[in-house]
Amino acid sequence: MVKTEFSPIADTTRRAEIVALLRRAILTGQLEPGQKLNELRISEQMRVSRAPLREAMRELVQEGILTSIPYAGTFVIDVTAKDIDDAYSLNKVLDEFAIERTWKLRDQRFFDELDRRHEAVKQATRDRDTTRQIETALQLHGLIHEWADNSVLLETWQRLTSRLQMYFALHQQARKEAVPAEDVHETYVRLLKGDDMRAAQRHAREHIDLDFEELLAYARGLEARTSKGS
Amino acid sequence: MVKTEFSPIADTTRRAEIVALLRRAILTGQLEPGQKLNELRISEQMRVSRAPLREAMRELVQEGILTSIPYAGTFVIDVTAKDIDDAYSLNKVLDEFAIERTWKLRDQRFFDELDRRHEAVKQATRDRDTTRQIETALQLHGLIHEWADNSVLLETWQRLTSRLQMYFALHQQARKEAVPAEDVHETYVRLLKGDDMRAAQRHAREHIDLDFEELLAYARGLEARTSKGS
DNA sequence: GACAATCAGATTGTCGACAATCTAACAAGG
DNA sequence: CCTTGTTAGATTGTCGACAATCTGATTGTC
Repeated sequence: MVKTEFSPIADTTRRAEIVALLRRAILTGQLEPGQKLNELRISEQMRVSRAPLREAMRELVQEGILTSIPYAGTFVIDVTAKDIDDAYSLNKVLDEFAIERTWKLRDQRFFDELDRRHEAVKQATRDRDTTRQIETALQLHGLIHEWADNSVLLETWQRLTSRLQMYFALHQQARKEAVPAEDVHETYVRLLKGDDMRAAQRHAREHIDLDFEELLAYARGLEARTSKGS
Repeated sequence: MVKTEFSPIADTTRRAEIVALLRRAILTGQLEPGQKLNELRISEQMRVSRAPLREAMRELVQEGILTSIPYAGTFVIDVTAKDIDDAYSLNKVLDEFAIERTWKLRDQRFFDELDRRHEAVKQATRDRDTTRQIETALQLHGLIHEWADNSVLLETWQRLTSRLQMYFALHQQARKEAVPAEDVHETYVRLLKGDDMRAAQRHAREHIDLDFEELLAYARGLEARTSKGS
């Protein structure tokens, strides 16, 4: 018997497509934090009735990137410096856990996939495609969570990822240009291939620190501005 | 001026009430794992149309206690031994993190609340109310996550809690009687009040180990039985 | 008897319309 | 001027009906 692999069939419901569309719009910063989603307007734009749209919104609310107030509306979540800090500190813990769980499960397929994703980041960097750069970098970091063979960890990571992607997208969007030219993931990948687990864990913490410091500074700046305006 | 505190107003939408009803039914084991939820039947029983019911179901799917297959139906999640093990090992990491974050924030209000929740567990134990015993025990353990002042951690813990509660309820339901008579949380509470953070973290890991070992054995038994039946 | 095509029933997905609620503007009264 | 009551418009929440899809039984064919 021939052994073939099939990829999952395409999403068949409108709801699923709407979820994908909305999520993309939010994570790329197309929809701004705090912005209200008008059901009638969106449903008309998408040529869809409000029922599947509302169901899609419920999903994204539970996913943590929308928030809903009964009879008032559904809004894109606000991004505070504290949110970023919270997500960041939890992320450190999860990364450490993921590396520990993944460590013994590493094999050639893991290393190949690691290289593949690393290459994707470098490609996006060469293309000066900031949105894709964020996306691929998060996918690179997600590999240890996918490989850790812990469904709950993976779910948690994916929830965190949504927000991180949103935060980074906003940041990039704000400072326009300025794409990091050099390869900041080189050491990370090398350590994951090596023999020193502790070193890999330590680097994950410190490396991520750098990315977030900048992000936090940006968010704090945003808040100072808005509180001044109110 | 008199300073009064008001609690948030009651949920006003049917959807929210449906979510609460369904969640309770699932977490108490009233709805069994794998069971299909028939929309028409449930909506008639609740005297509600399918729209808010479906929205409620979408929320619970994202919450991780229901799973949906397009055009096939929505089902209560299956509980495998691996799921429990995954949740358990992540829970250890989160507990450790929560204790670390909470440690410096402990004050008299924290200790009071700790005692209050501890007392609630003891009361439920005296009443031989197993369902409530599970609920209160999880609330006791949840305090460190609420106090840690990290919204993402709290969310993650709450998602985990849903499943844990379901698992424990199934377990309790299976073995009927046999409520632990002695107070297994005494040491936990004492250590959280003490000065040795490491000791508290260590105990959280080991103490939870005990609870889970039994649960895992039960789940493995279940799986052996079902695989034999197929 | 084995297998594919067809069909009926049940269930989920989607739609358009109506009901409940909120918001903001305006009027009335102190 | 400030507060309170009213009202119109817009928006969200809910409903009942229809369309799309799945499942299992039935039929026909080899």
